[in-house]
Amino acid sequence: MTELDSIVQNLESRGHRVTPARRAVVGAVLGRPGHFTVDDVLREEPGAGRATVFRTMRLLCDLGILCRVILEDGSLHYRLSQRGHHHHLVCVSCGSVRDMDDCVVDDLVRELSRQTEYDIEGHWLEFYGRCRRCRPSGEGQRQ
Amino acid sequence: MTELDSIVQNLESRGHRVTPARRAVVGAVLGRPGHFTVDDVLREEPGAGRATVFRTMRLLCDLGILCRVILEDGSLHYRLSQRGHHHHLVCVSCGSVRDMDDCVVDDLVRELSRQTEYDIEGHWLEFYGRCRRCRPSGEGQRQ
DNA sequence: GTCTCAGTGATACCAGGTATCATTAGGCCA
DNA sequence: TGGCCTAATGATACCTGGTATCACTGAGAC
Repeated sequence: MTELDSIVQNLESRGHRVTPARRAVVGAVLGRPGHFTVDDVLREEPGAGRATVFRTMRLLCDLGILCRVILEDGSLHYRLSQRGHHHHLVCVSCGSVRDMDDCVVDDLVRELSRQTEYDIEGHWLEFYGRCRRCRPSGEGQRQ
Repeated sequence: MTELDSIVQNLESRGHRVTPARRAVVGAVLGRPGHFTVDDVLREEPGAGRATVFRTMRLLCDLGILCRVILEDGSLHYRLSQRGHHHHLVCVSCGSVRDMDDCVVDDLVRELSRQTEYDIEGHWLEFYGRCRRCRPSGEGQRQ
């Protein structure tokens, strides 16, 4: 089964209709290795309406098929998501995004919760840097 | 010396002029305990032009007098900043914001950098929860 | 006093996103 | 198969948050 088929099945199993527009958006999304904006998808599928692409992207986010990535400049991008809650490591040079498997801040949240007496319900975390291919060799870590 | 005077001095010492519009924006900002939007300031100072308020807020951010806070819904707010790099713990119920003194993710960044071979240059982190006053008593932590 | 230029504010504009609504079409049922 | 219901579509207007432009103003240096 192709990835497209599996997403289509996911949509159907949750009671959403599978239409040509949705297939087109999913196809465009699957053809992109890194992160992308709604406009990228719109350019690739000029036939689809703006509102439809926005709606479909939001739906795919809600279903956990896509996830949002906020870049260092604050701009909102999307990318295919394999898991539930996770964090991103974004290469500011080539734009590649790496998922981090575990929720790396769980321990931190527990400790903070104890210290501050806050009931911590959520967090937002992104890391920015340069991947192995893009980092200047021999240079140390800066953060 | 009042807080307003100290900010005014900060502006002057960095070669920026101190104008009535800037005094008004700083005054409006100082009168707000939590986080606020540009629109909040605009409502409080209807005499000041939109562009001027945006410019002044950006200037205050650049100078480290204000800092940006992204809330859970993705909306951009501002708040007074006492320090350089730090993170926020935002109460989703009453809107109060608590700074975290140290860069709590330093260890995490070092470990991630080692694991992933990324040269990590920056990160974005916010926590959301309920402060002691707002958390339902007796209820456990949900994250 | 005057001169310079940073700052102002009105305005137009832009980008990204949502709301509305008539129309289309997927898919269920008789 | 046809009819029907309603989710989805797409054109469009609109909203929100922010920037660019530009003529004008006034702070402050001399």
